[in-house]
Amino acid sequence: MANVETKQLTEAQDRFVAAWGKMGTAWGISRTMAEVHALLYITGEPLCTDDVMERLQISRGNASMSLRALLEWGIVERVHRRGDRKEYFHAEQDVWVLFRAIVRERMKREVDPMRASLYEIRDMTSERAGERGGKDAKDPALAAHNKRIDSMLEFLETMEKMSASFVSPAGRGLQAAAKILGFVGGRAEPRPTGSKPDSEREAG
Amino acid sequence: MANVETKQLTEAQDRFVAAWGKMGTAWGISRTMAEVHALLYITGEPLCTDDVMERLQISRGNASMSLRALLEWGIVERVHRRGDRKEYFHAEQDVWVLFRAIVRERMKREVDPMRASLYEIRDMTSERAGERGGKDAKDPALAAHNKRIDSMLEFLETMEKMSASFVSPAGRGLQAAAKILGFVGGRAEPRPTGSKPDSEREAG
DNA sequence: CGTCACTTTCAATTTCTTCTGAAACTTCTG
DNA sequence: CAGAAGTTTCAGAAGAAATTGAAAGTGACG
Repeated sequence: MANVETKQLTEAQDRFVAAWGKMGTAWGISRTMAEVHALLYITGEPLCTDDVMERLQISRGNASMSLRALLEWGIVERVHRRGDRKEYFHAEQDVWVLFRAIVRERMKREVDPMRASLYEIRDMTSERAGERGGKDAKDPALAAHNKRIDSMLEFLETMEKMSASFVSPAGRGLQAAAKILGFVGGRAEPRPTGSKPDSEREAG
Repeated sequence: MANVETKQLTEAQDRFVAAWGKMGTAWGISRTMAEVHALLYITGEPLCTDDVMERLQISRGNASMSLRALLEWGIVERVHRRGDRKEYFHAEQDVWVLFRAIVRERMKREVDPMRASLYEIRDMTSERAGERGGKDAKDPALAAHNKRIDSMLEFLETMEKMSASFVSPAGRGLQAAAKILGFVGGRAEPRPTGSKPDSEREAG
């Protein structure tokens, strides 16, 4: 039967979906959301809510929520087909674009608030706040504390700047850097198995 | 009372612990573990299990588990005091060292397994596996699938190499890069609120 | 402007994690 | 070696998060 390959493919897709889902949870993304994304990525073609539901065996609500979240993250886009009222969803296919979107979102959602908190916390114990003495090296414990908060802040600022310039400007900062610095260039060491030269590239 | 400052300090520490804990959960680290680390970091001095239990209001078992996990991550170390049988714990104070340790561990725990899975998955559908035909461009869908897996793999390899050379070698790759590239250098822009001139700086 | 074809929402439920606390264990000390 | 001081383990309890499914919402089409 011609379906030997189809079966192989389906099985491989399932494994990919599972692996991606597992990784997602480790990074604070709900398993289902990661799985939905994996499915869209690995099939490569637009799927509708029902496709996702069926393939992943999840409820309509869950599928809908996950898809919307993915849209918000900017790594999946709506596709309309003429003559079909249904909405289809298509995952970004360029891994680097995907990565940039993820970094951007995570910085926005997790690092920025942390930074804001740190500013507030610093202001709680800044010399100005103690006010009365006017002096500064009053309490060495307080000074040490402030120093720790400040180095944390300085670190976050640096990360922020780096990620910003890697993620946004012309678009492909990190990728370019990786190429220039010689990190890119195909398989690490030619593994016994696959040996395809990096013929493809430049997806998006 | 001299405790005005002490109270301020304690409060600031609590806020820091809470913020850090919240961030931890977003990155797949249990809240308590993150909080314990935050406490050790922000107090700066070695604390024993009971100190942690009391300050964080958690059970002995929980404190013990969290501390051990932090040791495994390599971001907290045991300290012994002569004439005292208790074990004390001290958190790494250099933010960059901390960051490197975290990256190293996360790569090891989450990226490496993913990479391994991807290799397996690729082998499921590599040309060799289909065997019968011996040819290669047989099924275009299969080929496209393989291409996707491969670009994912290539991406992970690149990240792996970059993080490795940023994280391990002489030790301070990223930090040096940041400095050279001009990302480091104090507050981004003077925020509207805390207008305090950046008199302090240079923490670690 | 009512109906149809979908999509979204949300309270109840299920599932998964984390936390507790007491018992078991280890290791020093006299 | 018995006892004290401290640490680790783990089964069950508590809590948090994800999932369901049915009801409400949306808007295009005739």
